[in-house]
Amino acid sequence: MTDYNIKIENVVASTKLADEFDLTKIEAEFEGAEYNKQKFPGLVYRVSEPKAAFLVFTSGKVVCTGAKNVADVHTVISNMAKKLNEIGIKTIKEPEITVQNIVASADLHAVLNLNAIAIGLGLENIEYEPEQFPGLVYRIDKPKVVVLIFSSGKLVVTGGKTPENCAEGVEVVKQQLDSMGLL
Amino acid sequence: RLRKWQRRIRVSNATERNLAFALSELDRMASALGLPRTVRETAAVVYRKAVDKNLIRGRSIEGVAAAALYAACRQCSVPRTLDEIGEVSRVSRKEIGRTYRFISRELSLKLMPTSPIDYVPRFCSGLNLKGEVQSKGVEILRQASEKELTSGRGPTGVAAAAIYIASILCGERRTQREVADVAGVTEVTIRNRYKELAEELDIEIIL
DNA sequence: GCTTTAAAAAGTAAGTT
DNA sequence: AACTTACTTTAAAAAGC
Repeated sequence: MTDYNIKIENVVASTKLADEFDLTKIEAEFEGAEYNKQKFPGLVYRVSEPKAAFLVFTSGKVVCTGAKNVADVHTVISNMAKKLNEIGIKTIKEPEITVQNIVASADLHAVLNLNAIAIGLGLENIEYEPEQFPGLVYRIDKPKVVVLIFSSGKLVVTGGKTPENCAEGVEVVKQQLDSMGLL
Repeated sequence: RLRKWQRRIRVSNATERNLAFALSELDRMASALGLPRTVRETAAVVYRKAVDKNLIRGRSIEGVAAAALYAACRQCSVPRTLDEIGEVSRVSRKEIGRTYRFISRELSLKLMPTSPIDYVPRFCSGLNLKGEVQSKGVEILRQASEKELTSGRGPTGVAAAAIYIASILCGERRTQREVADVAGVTEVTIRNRYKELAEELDIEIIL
C-alpha cells in the first residue's frame, strides 16, 4: 500500500567496553587499525560482515557507525569485544549500547516542486538553497528528525534514535504535502 | 561613575569602529562586484539589523558583512553566487553560506531561492547578447519552472542553458564554453541542462 | 568550531580515457 | 562524451584542541 521503501542506511551507536584502552597496543594487534593521536584522539577500525567502522577511545568508550540495522550494531560490538579479549584485553560484560542516530532513505513516488513546498511548509521552517544543495531541509519537532526532500520524491531522514522515528518522519512529511495538495 | 562613563565611551568607540570597518568592507566588496548603490545600502541595513540583534557574537565582521551582501543581492534581485561573493571576501564560501543561513533565519529574511531569471540580464550582457535573446531566455525559463525543470538544480546552470538555447534560436549563437565562463558553471552542466530543457519543452536545436 | 566515521539523496565538478 | 572519484547537506557520539 503505502510503500515508502523506507530503508535504514546507517546506524550510529556508542557504548563503553572498558575503563581504559591502550590504543597503541590495539593498533599493533589489529590489522588495519589506524591511530594518529595528533590527527584524531580515537583509533579507527573497520570490520566486515556485518560491515561497520569503530572509533575507539582511551577512555574505553567506543563509537560504532556504518551498520545497516540495530541488530548488526549489537553483533559487531559483541564481535569487537571478543577480538579484544583474544588480544588479552578485558572488556565489560554486558555493555550498555545506545543508538545515537539513524539515517534512512525513503521514496514518496512523486515528482515534487520544491519551491512550492518551501512556501507551503513556511520559509521560516525550512532551508532550500539549490545553489548549494539540491535537497530541501525540513526539521521536524514531533519525532525530532531532519528530512531532506528531493525533487525526485526521494527522502533522507536522519537524527532519529529508532527506526520508528524515521517512519514517523516520513509519514509527517507525506501528510503535510498531501494536505497542501503538493503530492 | 566616571569609570562607567569611560567604559561606555570605550564600548561606543569599539562599536563605531567595528561598524565603520563593516561598512567599508561592504563598500569595498560591492565596488569590486560593481554593485549599484541600492544594493550596498540594503546590505548596510541588513548588517545593522544583525548588529542590533547581537548576531555578530562568535562570528567575524567580514563573514557577517559578506553574508549581508549576499542576502542584499538576492533581496534586490541582482544575485551574485556565493563563489562570486567569496572571491572578493577573505572569508570562505562555506563560511559565508553558513553565516547567511544564520542571519537569514534570525532576521526572518524569508528569501525564496534565487530564480534563474534574475541571472539572465547579467549573463546576457556579459555575452553581449541583446534584449531579444534575453526575452527568449526568460520565456524558456518561465516554461521550465512550470514543467518542474528547475527544482533542485543550480539556478546559474539552468539560466546558462536557457541563454545558450536562446542565443541559437535568435541566430546569435554563443558556444557552451563562452556561456559556461560567464555563468561560472562547467560545459557539462550546460549540456545536461540544455538537453533536458530542449527535450521537455520540445525545442529543436540545430547546431 | 574543528578533527574522524558511515550512508543516502541529486547536482555539480574535475580528472582520465 | 563516458567513467570515476569526490565534494555539497543532514544527524550524533567520542576526546581534545
